Amino acid sequence: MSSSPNHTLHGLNAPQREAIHYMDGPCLVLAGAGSGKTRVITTKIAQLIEQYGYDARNIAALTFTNKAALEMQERIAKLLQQPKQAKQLTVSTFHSLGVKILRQEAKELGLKDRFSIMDSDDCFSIVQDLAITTDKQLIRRIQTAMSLWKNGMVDPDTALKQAKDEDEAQAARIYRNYVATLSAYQAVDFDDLIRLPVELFRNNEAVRDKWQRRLRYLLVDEYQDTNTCQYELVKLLVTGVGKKPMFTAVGDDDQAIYAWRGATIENLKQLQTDFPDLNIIKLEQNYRSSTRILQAANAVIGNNPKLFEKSLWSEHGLGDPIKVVAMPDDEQEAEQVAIMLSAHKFERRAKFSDYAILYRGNHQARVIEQALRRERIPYTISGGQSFFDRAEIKDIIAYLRLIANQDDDPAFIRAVTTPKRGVGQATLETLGAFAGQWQCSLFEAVFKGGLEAKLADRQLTPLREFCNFINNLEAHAHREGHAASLLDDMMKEINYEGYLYDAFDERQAQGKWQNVIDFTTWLKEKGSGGKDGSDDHRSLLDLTQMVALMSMLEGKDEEPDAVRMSTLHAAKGLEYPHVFLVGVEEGILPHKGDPDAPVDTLAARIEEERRLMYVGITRAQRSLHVTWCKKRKRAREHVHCDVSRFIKEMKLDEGDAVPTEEETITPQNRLANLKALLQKPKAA
DNA sequence: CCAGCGGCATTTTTT
DNA sequence: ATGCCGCTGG
Repeated sequence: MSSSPNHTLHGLNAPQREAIHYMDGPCLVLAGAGSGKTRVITTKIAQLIEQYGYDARNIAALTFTNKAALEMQERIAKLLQQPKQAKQLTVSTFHSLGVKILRQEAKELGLKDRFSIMDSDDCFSIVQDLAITTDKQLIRRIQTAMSLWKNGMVDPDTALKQAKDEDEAQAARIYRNYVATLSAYQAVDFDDLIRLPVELFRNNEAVRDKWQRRLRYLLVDEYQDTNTCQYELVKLLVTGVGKKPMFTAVGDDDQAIYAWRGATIENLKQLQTDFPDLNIIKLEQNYRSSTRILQAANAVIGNNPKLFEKSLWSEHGLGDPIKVVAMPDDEQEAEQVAIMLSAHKFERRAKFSDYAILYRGNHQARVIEQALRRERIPYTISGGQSFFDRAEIKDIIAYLRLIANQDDDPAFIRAVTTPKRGVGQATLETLGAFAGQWQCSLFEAVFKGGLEAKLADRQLTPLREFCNFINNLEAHAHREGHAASLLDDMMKEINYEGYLYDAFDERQAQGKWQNVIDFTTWLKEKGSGGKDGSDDHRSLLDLTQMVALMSMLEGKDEEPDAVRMSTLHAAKGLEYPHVFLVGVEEGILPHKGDPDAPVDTLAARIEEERRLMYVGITRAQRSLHVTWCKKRKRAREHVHCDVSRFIKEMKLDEGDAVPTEEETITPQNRLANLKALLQKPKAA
């Protein structure tokens, strides 16, 4: 390997090299599963800096998750001769970039730069108030509808006009109020983080120009997952008069599995229309899986109408036969999988961490977990609730949000009621009505004249005390150098620990308090490590806004040798030597959709399910086991299940064993079967 | 009327 | 396991 700057190009195939070196304009890289797409993006960025003379500050790479962004940045740093340059890059999620833009351009949008970011729980409460209902399902539906409208850049008026029935019209009216409410709170939701920059860039040439000069080369990862709004942002960032659009989008239409949250593969077609000189490069060589696995994957996805002809191939051998096993029911499936996995691991001298068990829905994890425990197989479940979504963490964040933005009513309500300080539902309702009358925030209303007439001293006093307390904290944050002392003061003052031990049992309280300590420690680290200590207020705000975008980012202290359990959605982008794909039945995969869901078409839904199957198959490097159940415990009854159409679509041949029911393992014949499994000669 | 308990269903997920 | 709805008893 040479030590020239080009050593990073070593071992790339021809289309990969082309994708990296193509600098004449817009470029779309159709990267099949396992074809080295991340390598292309990271290498291209390194090349932009080292070969093409780009300043790292002028390059942006957009991803969908913090994890992906972080990983990408780390990989780029390793490729660069001066790894420090990687820090200058904008490698972030769409949403983080949105925050950055909004923060800097808030004034242009009539937003204070200390705006709050509402999470979906806050938004839920807002909708709950606006819709005057307690029907959680209805609220969810309205929330989803509003999110899809925002992501599709449909404004409330248009939504109302297009409403097909009274329910939709109702949702559209709530949507209108919701937008107004957020604006009153000086708050934005996650969707706004993309939508507002788009609106700004559309309406303000100068600002748009500024950002175009700032971000001169754009790379977009997982392009097939972009929604209308995100694509619009990309377009606005790269399209300028007399300027060549410079970007590389990387994606795979066969792995588009997020249509249900607004992503649209229309964006892939649209790219060709909007950029007629788009250079399309296909990466079809797969470096991940055996040929047999790829054949099955290709066969399945071949049933979908294709946007771009694409066929994966591999230099790896044929590999192990794919095993499809029918199970009597879901409990036995779980047990069989556990046993098969054990045997397989023993036989291959593999590690537990070489295995993944993938399923369609989270609830399927339950039985499997139990079986793995019985078999003493260590496992980790991917996903799970995020650290930042825990109630105790949100409580603390509410205080920080309120200190930063006193108009943030949801934060006010949460903070003022947790811990309890004599402000209850009735007081808040009166205060809310009063604030509504004066068109001001709850916080402001507390000090407005006339409130005395509405509230008894007994109610008013704790409110005023609370607000004074927040004001003191704010002054403190302004005065002091760091967020650290503020946090300590605050925690002591509100006696959060005492509250926890009061409201929960010993064990729970202990865990929660530890979480709070971890969180504040983490916050302090981040806070003191900040760049400009000039305005501390800022840095506190920085932290709260950053935290709002955090989900599962964290020093996962994993790496114990454990089997990975994951939904198919969460497994995208990952790979495992050995994969068990379970519950492959009609109704599960493909999943039977809601009968009264907003139906696009049945075909479209099946196609997305098929892509999900494709994603599942292509996670496997060396071996793939697919199981399905003849019966499944549904509520109280065992209901009959049919094998998934996708299994037939894999077009498996003789080499792929399909044991009958008699061959399945019961506790009684387990030992014999274990031996049989171990002795079964393996192909190749 | 509200609280507490018991029975029942349960897509996918990020920011 | 969890959360949600509905029913019952105080």
